Amino acid sequence: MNVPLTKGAVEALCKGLDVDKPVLQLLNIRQISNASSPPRFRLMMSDGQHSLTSCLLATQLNYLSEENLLVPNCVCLLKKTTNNTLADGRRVVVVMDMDILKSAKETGGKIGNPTPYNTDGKTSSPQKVSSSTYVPESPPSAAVPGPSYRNYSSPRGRGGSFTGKTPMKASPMKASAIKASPSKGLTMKVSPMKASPMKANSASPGSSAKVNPIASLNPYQSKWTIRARVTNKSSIRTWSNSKGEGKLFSFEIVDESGEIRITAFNKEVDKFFSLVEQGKVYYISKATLKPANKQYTTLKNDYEMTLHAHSSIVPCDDNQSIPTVHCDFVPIAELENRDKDAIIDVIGICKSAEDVSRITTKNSREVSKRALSIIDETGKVVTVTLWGEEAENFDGSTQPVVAIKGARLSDFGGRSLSALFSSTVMVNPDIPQAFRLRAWYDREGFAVNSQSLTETRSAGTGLNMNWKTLSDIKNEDMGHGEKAQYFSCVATVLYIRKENCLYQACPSADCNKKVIDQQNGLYRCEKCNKEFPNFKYRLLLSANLADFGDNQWVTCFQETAEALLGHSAETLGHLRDTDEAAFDEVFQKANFTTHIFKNRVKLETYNDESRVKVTVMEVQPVDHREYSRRLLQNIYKLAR
DNA sequence: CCCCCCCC
Repeated sequence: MNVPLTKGAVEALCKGLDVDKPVLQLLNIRQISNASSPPRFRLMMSDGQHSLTSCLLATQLNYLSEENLLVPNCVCLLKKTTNNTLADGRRVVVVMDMDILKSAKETGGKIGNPTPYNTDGKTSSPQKVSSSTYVPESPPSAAVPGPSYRNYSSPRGRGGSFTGKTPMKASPMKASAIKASPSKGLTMKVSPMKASPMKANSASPGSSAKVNPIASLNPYQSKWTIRARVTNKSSIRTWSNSKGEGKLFSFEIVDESGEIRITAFNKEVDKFFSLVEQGKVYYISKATLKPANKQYTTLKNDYEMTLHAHSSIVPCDDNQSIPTVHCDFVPIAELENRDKDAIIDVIGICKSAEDVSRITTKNSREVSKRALSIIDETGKVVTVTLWGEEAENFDGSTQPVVAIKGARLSDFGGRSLSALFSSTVMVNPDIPQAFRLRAWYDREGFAVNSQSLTETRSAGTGLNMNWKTLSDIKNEDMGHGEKAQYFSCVATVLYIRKENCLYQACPSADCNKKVIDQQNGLYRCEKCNKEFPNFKYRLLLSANLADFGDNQWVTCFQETAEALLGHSAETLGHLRDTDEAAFDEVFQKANFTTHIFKNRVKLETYNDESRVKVTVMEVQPVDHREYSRRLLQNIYKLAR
């Protein structure tokens, strides 16, 4: 089948008009001779009547030529083009996106007898531009969909963080707060608005200068202005090496077409550092483009920008169409299936956070670090490490939502994450995913029996559990060594001793010593050497636990006893004194319940008599799946 | 013109 070329398209393109997806034939393609990478390809396109020589292929399409798909005589659908003005005033059409409709072989040769179109606008027989296949400048938004953003899957920021620029929220968002102000999360744009493409002549400060897409920029043209949002701004850094010394900062910007990194040195640092703000939109022009060193960046751009003395950065108020930071959050459970060193975006609730600490790197540099445990709706937890100022300033006390764009996946401890210099760490960001997570966590997530992908020495859950059956305690002579041993088991409560389970303890905050009732309304603590008018109840339970192979007496102190009985020591003390039947019922109800017990086992000698003492350190609920897993493990163990 | 991405 013959594909008709879009007559008149070359003239329209030369006049700088928007043409909606013209079909053109490639007559010639050649590489512009230059030493630097990546190569640029110049195209000669034909609409069958005229040929267009001032046409460049955007570098992201270079593969079409390199893979020998884009060869003379093939017929192309130009899905997106942009007009640029070169330094000498010539206009150039840059092909941003295209499909090859017919191969050169299928086409068989040149279609028609096109003549070169005069770029000064004069032509011997001007074509009436009447085809319905192009639309004039400033089309209705719906007619021309905005530039695709589909490849913008994991852009990476640099250095700075939202936490440093916008004040951290003092308290986590609550589900009720979301209901109270639904617009807050819902109006947030995390992905670009597709219905509002950049207008060719949209307002720019004091001129009718055209706004160019970032993806169209290259080192061979200098007259351009871009309009873009700052997505990541670094702090000022100094360097000193054999080549000299100085200071710099860099930032990343994004528009609908793509992203690029901009670096300012020395005088430009003084000039622009405070002007450039995270999240804001600017018109930027007159900066130097140079090939990006791919070794140091994963930004999707072959070039990067350096500011110089004549560079211009002007704030832009009308920023509705400029995309904000876009994240592709990977569910935490999914991290198990991702490759080591993958750069991913993640969001979770900070369940807990280490204190900040100072470490010395291999290169003997000192740096602060802080590890966080984050959890998401998958119920999985992963450890993520923050560095430097980010580690120092982080406050996990309110269990905030933490979103990290561009974290690196490591296989340490199984799976863990690390923030990079290029990561963006956001605390309680105003995005729908954060509101959803907050609501989930406050409603149910806080209570889920979570499993961590990161195995650590101290973690109480997950992979590092030293699972044992109760018979192992005797069979393996557990606790006989110098140090206490720790193990976890799934067991069922057979019996809890009611007698002497409660005692009257010293009311001082840090003292749990049993007090002596002076029978005069006062209670004496020997340890504090003080008398008090009151006491607090403490629990000290003896319980008999059983699994399929053995049973074992264990001791539960306050917290674990409260977890096992489901009531506070205070409540139980009151019940015992006022309602013995209710008190008994608490113990009845606890019987034959099954839990995960994390225990300490140690041989203890008392009155010349040695016996193994098991103390319960943690009581956790057990779900059916976990129970079955344990059961299976134990069956395998018996079979060995 | 920088380019450090770290530690257990």
